[in-house]
Amino acid sequence: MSEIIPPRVLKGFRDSLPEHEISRKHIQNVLEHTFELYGFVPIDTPVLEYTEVLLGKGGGDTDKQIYRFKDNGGRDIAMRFDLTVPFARFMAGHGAELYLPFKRYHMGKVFRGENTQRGRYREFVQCDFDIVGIDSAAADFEILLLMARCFENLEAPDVGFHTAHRGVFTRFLAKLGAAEHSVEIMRAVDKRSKIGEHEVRTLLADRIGETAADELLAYIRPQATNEATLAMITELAGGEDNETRRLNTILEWSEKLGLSDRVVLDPSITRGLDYYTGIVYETFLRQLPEIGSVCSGGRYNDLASLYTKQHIPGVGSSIGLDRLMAALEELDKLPPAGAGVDVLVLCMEERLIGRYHEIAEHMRGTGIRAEVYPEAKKLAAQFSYAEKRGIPIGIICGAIEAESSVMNLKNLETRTSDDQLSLAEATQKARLILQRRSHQNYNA
RNA sequence: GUGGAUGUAGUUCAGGGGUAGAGCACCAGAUUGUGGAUCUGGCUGUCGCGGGUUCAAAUCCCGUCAUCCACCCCA
Repeated sequence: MSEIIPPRVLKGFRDSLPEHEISRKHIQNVLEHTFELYGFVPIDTPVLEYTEVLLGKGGGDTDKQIYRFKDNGGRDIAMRFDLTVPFARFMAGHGAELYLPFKRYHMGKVFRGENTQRGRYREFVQCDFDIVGIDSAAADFEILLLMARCFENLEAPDVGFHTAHRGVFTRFLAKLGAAEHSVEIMRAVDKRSKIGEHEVRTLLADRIGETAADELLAYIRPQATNEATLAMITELAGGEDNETRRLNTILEWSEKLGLSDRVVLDPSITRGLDYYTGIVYETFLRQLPEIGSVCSGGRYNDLASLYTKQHIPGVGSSIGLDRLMAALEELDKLPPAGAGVDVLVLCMEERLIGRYHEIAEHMRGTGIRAEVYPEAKKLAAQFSYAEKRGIPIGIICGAIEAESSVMNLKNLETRTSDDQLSLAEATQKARLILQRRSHQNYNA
């Protein structure tokens, strides 16, 4: 009778199937574990905020493509488009209850009504980590170190952390007499890796003239080593100061901690966001740079000023989980989804299902994830079910075995069977196989 | 948001006005307590959706939705 409603989902929004979701959970677990190793604590904030909180008082004229609407009480509401702005509001509201320096991480969905592309969705998960309440090389470096360890622990291949310094760049622009064009300049500069130096020069020359354009190009061109690049931008910006010295310190510590193969001082990184004031970061997978940065951030020294008179400096970075997953998937480097279940108790006869649950419960009691196949289908069908689920171990117990309280344990990966085991022996054997597997995965 | 490409079986893709196809996958049997081989047989479709032109549309036209690419912005 009734019309069927097409089960469609919105452009830029996606369902996540178990295989995908298991990978995501795995990635999130690795990240959470890493953050906690460095003393970061979790927080959460609402998905919806007052529009004025997200956009500032004059919120109407921004071109941010945000989801915005009126709720049933007539409130002007918007969905968060990142986790940094809500965090600023959070700090302004809760600063007195917290302590400084405060290090938090935050994973959550954010929403942007922009056009879609691969690795670019309207709903996506960001994973932010920030250190607030301190303005120093120590914090800037810790964020960089944590970025490196996150990608290391995710076993992501060939990652490059590109860093630059907004403050030094601003000083350089002032010296160049081009400070008032900084927004357009940064946009042009950001495209260097995409459209090439020649095109950037054309864009810049229109704005600030050919001489200045050439000097700008010189500034954003990375040298053979980070030291040489730093020396070059220091000179072009008018000499050493606290900011260039801090950059130098961060590079030295990076070298000391073994990151110098991945950390690149790259003055063409500017970051479009206007709240950055110090160091900025962008992270690229070197095998897939065109998908864009998978983890970016930087230092912002007056972010919470919209909401409080208190001065709260901070530095942080944000991993784009969905983009990262899209990239790893394309590189075939997504961590294996894993079984979710360790043991399948096969069903030989339905009257024995009580016995099967007894076996499964015993194994669960020792921490083994087990499930019972619920009907006496052909064994081949049960085996192929186990294979699809990636379940590594099967327990086979028919009438004859049940009679004498034994069972056969089959290693579904090697297809070898151990017969006539007691429940305790089978459990022990299963643990052994699982231990060996996880050990292998660890080394692989 | 603007411009372009694409959309056919579970999947990868052919067919470009005249009865919708192939490989793989899947199901059944050979083989009723141990699945990766072989053979035999079989199933699978609102040709993204809606309209139009035509005797006739998967095919041509218009619209729409989605995906991908570029711009823009960024994770």
